[in-house]
Amino acid sequence: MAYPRAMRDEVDRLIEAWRRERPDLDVAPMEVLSRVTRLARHLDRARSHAFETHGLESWEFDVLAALRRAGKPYQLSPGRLLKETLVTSGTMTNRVDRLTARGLVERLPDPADRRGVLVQLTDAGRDSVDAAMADLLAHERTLLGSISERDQAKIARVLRELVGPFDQENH
Amino acid sequence: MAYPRAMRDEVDRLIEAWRRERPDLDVAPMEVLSRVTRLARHLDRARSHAFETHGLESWEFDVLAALRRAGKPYQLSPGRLLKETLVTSGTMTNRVDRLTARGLVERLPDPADRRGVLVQLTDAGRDSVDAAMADLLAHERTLLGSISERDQAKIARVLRELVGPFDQENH
DNA sequence: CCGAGATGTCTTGACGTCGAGATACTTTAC
DNA sequence: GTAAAGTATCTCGACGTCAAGACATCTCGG
Repeated sequence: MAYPRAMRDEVDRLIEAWRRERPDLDVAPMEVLSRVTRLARHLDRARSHAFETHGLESWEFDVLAALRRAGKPYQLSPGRLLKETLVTSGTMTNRVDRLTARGLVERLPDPADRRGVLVQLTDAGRDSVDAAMADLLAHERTLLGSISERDQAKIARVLRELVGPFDQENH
Repeated sequence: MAYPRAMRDEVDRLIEAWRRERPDLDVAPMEVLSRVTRLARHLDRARSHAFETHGLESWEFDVLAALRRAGKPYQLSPGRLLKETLVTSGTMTNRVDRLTARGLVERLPDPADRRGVLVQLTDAGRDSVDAAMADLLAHERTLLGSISERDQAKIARVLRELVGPFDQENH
């Protein structure tokens, strides 16, 4: 488990510190899970940076991307949107307000339910999210450049297995 | 790449939607990176849940754990703490205030620098973080139960390679 | 049909974080 | 030795999120 200095990362240092302080604990899980957490944090920042070029915040992309994925006519209810983006209803109201003010989405009455609303992507919103998505994927491809396709497939498979129990428990 | 229904996860659905809507894009990076992001979100929630038992919030654990890892006498400056926990100085002031109010840490003047302060773990703080850490690791071990040690080591190695560039860039 | 409970959205107030600036002290260069 | 630049911490106002609850509308059993 010894790596040359240049190959050690923050998590190696973290684990080493815990082993020194709590030699009684088995800290092996951190080798995988702390790295997942840490990588996710870095990816978040990289994402924000990629979106900056397109004048989008991460949260804006999240909402626009959900609408874009839905396909024509790019409409979803706020309720559906908050399931997709994992935020609460108050937050979604606020987000839709601001996206509307920016002209990226519009609110339409739901013809089938008078309580309901449909949030629809505008042309500008679609253009924004399409450009940002292409850019994001390009960045991500670069990041993964050093990992063989075989390894990527393997990692994906193991991660799927790890996520499985979670995805199932909420429904 | 076809999996039985029960084996598909949210990311498979996500990717499928993008492929349908943007067949021109190569969405392969999402197989790994979206799963990392998603798993991290789940881990965060699981962490919060594990800490609840010990009356700790995630942010509290983060600060206490940094002090615990430092080893006796469990002291770090606010400046060092904010590097460890990746928050801003205003946030750290606020956190230390609240941890002090709860009796988990105390603020001492730094004898070597009169601008400085040392944040020190109290006995209660140490007990809390030790118990929470043991519990966290137990949960994480369960989570990883279905993954062979060999695979865990492989994943850890690849993740280290992915995190590498990020850890280096800030310093 | 009618009323009770479910559902969809928005409102409101509290809270944690950020970021810029203020203050006090230390270090460096001359 | 002193002035200028650097460093450590805290203060303060703005902002996004959450959680609880208000309100309108829908659904379904009787």
